[in-house]
Amino acid sequence: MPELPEVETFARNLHPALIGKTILASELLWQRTLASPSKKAFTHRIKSQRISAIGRRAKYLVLTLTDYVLLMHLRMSGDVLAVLGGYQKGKHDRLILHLSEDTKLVFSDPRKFGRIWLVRDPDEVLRGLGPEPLGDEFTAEWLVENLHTRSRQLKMLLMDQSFIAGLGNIYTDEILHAARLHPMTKSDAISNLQAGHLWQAIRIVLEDGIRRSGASIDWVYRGGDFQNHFRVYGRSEQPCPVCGTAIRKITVGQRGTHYCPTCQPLEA
DNA sequence: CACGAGACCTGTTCGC
DNA sequence: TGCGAACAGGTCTCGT
Repeated sequence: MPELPEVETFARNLHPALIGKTILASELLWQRTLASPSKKAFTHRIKSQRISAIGRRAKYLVLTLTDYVLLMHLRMSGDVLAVLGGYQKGKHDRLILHLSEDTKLVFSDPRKFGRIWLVRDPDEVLRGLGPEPLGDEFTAEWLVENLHTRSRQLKMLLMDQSFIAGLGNIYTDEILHAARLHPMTKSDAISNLQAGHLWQAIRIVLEDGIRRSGASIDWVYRGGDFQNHFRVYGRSEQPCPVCGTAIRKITVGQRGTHYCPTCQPLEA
């Protein structure tokens, strides 16, 4: 479910309810949700840890504790909520952390794809991720150079977390439409000018997503408004807002892919 | 190296 | 109305 803007929204929203609180106990309700360490070590280590910061790296939520870092990846259907006061367990709750001041941090995940790590060094998990698309490291020059070091379909490359970290299926489709590039364009076939447009589109679309608190679709994520501003995602057969051509849906890298055949032609 | 298929999972929606 | 198929925001691993 969540891509960079949704996870960023989670981090911002959870901040006030969690900062400074202490973890008193943990309840792991689905074993596989805990990627590392063992349940026994996790239960022992997390106890008495104080939450000093909450942030985001790529699609990971990063909670800095006294001696450890707690990483959460929501994958397709994960949800995290901070509850003050009484709490009625939900059907899909996978991990509940009982905090001080009668607060609970609940990780809920219907599809059970989400994962949680408790580590000394977050790099154990985050190593291998590409640059943050909204960070200083990610420049237009960097993008131009690196697009040309391989020959991949643009959509697949943008979704490769080791290339750029944080883009998923929705934002990639929106970005490629904004950049007027066909999703199957080979990365080494695009011009410097096109790469510049792509760089701008990445920044603009992600910032727009964050400003609108992410996109809410189906029953999973709620609270965002970006779904009302999609230009191509989920709009197959509907008119392109730029030129009126019917949006087409194809499969690229086994993912549903939406694009405008007029605005995003595949150049030979 | 690049890409497709299959796994991991459950819930919702679509088509007959 | 009912029921199976298809599909869903992600990532990993294996085979070609």
